[in-house]
Amino acid sequence: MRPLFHPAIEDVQPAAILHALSDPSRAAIFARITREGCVEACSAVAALGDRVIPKSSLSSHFKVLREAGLIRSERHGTELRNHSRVLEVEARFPGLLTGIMNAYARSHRDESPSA
Amino acid sequence: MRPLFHPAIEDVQPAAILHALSDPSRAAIFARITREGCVEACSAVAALGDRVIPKSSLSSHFKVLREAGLIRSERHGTELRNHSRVLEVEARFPGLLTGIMNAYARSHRDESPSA
DNA sequence: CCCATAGTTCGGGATTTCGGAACTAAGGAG
DNA sequence: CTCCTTAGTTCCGAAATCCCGAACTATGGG
Repeated sequence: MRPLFHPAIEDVQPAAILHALSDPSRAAIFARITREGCVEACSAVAALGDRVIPKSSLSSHFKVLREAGLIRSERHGTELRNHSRVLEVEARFPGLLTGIMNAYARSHRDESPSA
Repeated sequence: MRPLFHPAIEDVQPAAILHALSDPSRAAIFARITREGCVEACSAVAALGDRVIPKSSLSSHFKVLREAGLIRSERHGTELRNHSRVLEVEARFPGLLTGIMNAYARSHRDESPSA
């Protein structure tokens, strides 16, 4: 099993971050990891909202987030633990992630008018 | 010739913006339109940095930017004039575009160490 | 009318994404 | 150890996207 590649923070590219977060599922996963500090991968996230995401897709979503530099994954036994790199990324690109996550939060608010 | 569709600002989606700007060429085009206030399309932008972008590709880049709500295009005779919708978008999603454009600016700075 | 310029559309090859099925790794239970 | 179960990964073919040359359309002269 491969050793899980993580880019150094100075190699993180805005284009890769935007691409990773341009997918709503990935953005939701990242939001959750960031909010909860640490989240086990696939099974724990399988039901994000309504959509059931097959685990092969989840696996590649995590890979995209990881290789974009947004999360850090460690293997613990059979499962993955994912941590958000939000602080590192914010330090390098101030305002980027907050702007993006706020935008998603706003648009979710808009389309579900608080019940 | 189709009448150029522009989404209303309240229909603009973060995912579409991120997707549009996750392409470095489009991000550069958008940066330029925003910086210069108004830019004629394809031919005027054909040589962005080094890469020569064929005009069919440019045409679709402009379309992506337009449909994401980032620019507004008007036909004037045979050419297009493009205006940035940065203010509208910033009003709806505060910090989103500034975060993104700063991030690209920073990463460009990093990889070309000021000569 | 004819030509030139500015963009768009079309077509199809290249690349990326999606997701089911088969596979591998780690942790028990017996 | 063997068998099972759980957690993720890999593989691979179908579907969706992207890319860009070539052909086309629209506008403005001369």
